[in-house]
Amino acid sequence: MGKKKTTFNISKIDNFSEWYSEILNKAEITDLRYGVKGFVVIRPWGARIIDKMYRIYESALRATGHDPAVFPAVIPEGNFKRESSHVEGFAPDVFWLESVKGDDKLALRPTSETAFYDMYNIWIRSYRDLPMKIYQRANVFRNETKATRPLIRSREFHWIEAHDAFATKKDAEEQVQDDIRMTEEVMHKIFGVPFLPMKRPQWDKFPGAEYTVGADSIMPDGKIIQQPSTHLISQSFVKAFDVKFVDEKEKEKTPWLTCYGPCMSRILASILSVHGDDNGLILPYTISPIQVIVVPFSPRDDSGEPNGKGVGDAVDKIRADLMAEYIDVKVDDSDKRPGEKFFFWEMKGVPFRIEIGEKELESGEVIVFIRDTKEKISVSIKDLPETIKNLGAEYDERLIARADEFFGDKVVDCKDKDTIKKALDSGKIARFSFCSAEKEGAECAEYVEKELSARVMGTRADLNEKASGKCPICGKKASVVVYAGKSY
RNA sequence: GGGGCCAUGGUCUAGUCUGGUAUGAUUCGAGGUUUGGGACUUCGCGACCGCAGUUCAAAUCUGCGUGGCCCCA
Repeated sequence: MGKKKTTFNISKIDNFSEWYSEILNKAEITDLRYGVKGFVVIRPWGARIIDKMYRIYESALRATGHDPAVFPAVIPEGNFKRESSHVEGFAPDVFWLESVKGDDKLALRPTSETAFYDMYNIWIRSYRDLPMKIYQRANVFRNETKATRPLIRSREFHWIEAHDAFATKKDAEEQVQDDIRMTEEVMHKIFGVPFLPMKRPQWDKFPGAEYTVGADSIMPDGKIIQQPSTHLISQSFVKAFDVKFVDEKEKEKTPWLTCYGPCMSRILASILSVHGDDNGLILPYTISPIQVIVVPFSPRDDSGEPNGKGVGDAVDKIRADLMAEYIDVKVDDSDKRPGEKFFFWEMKGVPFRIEIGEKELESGEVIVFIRDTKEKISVSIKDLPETIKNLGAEYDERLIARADEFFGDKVVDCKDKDTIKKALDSGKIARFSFCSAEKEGAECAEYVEKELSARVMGTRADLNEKASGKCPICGKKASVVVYAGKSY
């Protein structure tokens, strides 16, 4: 931590891996010293961001008719193993609690369908109970065998899971579309993380789903990171839990279920990575724990107290005025010199800094520093709350626009293996016509995985893209347009 | 799933090849001088990842474990 032009010697663009590790540590987002593989401590700065994310996401869910619940973290083995494809998909990753006595072993939930549906079997009796839309904020556990990475792939992560039940398949499919819309409205339009909604190929859907739509985002190193996914649960799954209801005509029917799982800790990884620069974090105004940091200068004359206390009254008023407008503000009146405070809060990603000293008191205008553009502007003290709010909105729009710009040129149209490989090697997503997203395509996807070390992400869920020509892998007639990328 | 690199005060690091109780910086605590973009100074606290082995003697050599990072499939 010597004197450097930037806070980091590491460039985000040239050496993303190291930048990422470094930033989590320096900005006090996580601490890896807990010493259990795949389990990280999330520190206050990280936890406060995640808390704001949760609130925003939960209010979006409430607004679309979801209610909260809190389910146990353990699932009895019998419930967990009721649906065969689900077992097959998740069993390898489950942590089992061996020491608990009882008929059933207990699983630490890797996801909670088998907990929710056990209760839905009881709760759902009649068509009047539908739709039932319940979510929970939860930590879930998966015994990842692949290399773990803090926030990106941990063995414990923090998400929301919404489990919805509908009377008809049509209603359920509309919910899937609604979920994608919510991802767009929250993750993209508030958090500034762009993504592509991809319908997963049959061989890559959620275990126990009829189909899965994943939101694929991209990291600065060009790797794909799967963000919230949403699933239409298969009827075999529903039947395994014997969830049924009586319709208007007194006929017994099975409901259609969906689930949606936005993962706060993983979205945070995207937020930090997409927006940050070589001076540290750049947090969206909406979710920054501190939105405005006030740094008072000490008075220049000999009459005042040190550490800016000479401007104390004015600073107190500014703080109160901002707080009255629900702006998160902190005054850094510690003994550090101003320069050190500047670097520190810039590194932490705080959007705005107000500098105030005697000069400003006289003129009635303070300096406002803007983290992303590094501009300094003059703002009259009485207009501060209003101006900060406006600047905050512009700030987030700018972050989103910048992220979109980065994301914009990532998709490259490809015709054959060579162009696909070239696109992938330069950190892009390849788009090409492909034989099939049904089971027949699995072999070609395996080729893509083995030979090109990329994952077939699926087909666009929001567009109907027409295939042309032949599959570049097997040479059969192409039926779908798929996207592929190197993946986390 | 396969391969490689690494582990020394809170953090970063020298020492490891060639075995003899550990270097420097920073942080932290106390004091002084400072405060408009990472101040200076005095004093102080603080470490060899764990277990086993070899040895008179292990941070150093060997094995196993744990954790971190990177690459490939």
